[in-house]
Amino acid sequence: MRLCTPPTFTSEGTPASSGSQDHRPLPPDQQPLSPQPSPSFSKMPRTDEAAAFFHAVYAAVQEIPPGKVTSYGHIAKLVGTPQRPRQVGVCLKHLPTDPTARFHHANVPWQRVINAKGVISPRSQPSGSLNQAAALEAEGVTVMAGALGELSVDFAEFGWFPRILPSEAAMGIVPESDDDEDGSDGE
DNA sequence: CGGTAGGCTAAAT
DNA sequence: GATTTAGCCTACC
Repeated sequence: MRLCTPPTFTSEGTPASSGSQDHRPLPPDQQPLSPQPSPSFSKMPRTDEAAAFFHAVYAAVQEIPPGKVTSYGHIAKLVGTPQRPRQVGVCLKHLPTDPTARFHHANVPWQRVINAKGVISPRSQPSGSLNQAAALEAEGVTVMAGALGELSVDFAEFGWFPRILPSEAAMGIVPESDDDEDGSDGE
């Protein structure tokens, strides 16, 4: 099994955070000249750097195909900060509901992000996770309910764990293939 | 302005 | 395998 190699590819050459963390995949021509908050964000995070992180996370989440799910940790890796899966959760938690914002609840498929165990994080209230499960079911994702009320998704079937973001792949970024993901064993 | 909790994870017991 | 420990950084009290 494991044709799509779930969260187990630690052999990544990501420099991680060495002292100052600013390895955003943002091209130099897209970096704002001044630390002025974009009008798209009604409420900006504390620092400009955090804003970039939020942006990267939201953009990455938007690339998750419908009917697929991934983990917080994987999103963290995709945006270049594999050590901060928790912050990914923070980003989604603070995802604006305001439709005028660049990223909001309706255009960012937050429901497609669950934890590494394949379980929808109950976070603080179960209603939220139930809502998330419903949203996933609506996309065709099968959500299994455990005896303890834990809602899990089969990563083998619905998992989405690309090595890099599709948008970056389209840019021609090919980070060497050290693993063969033919998945001939099926499941 | 300092301390704690939080939509997490991987590694070590 | 089930717990515990250790990183991480932001939001909130």
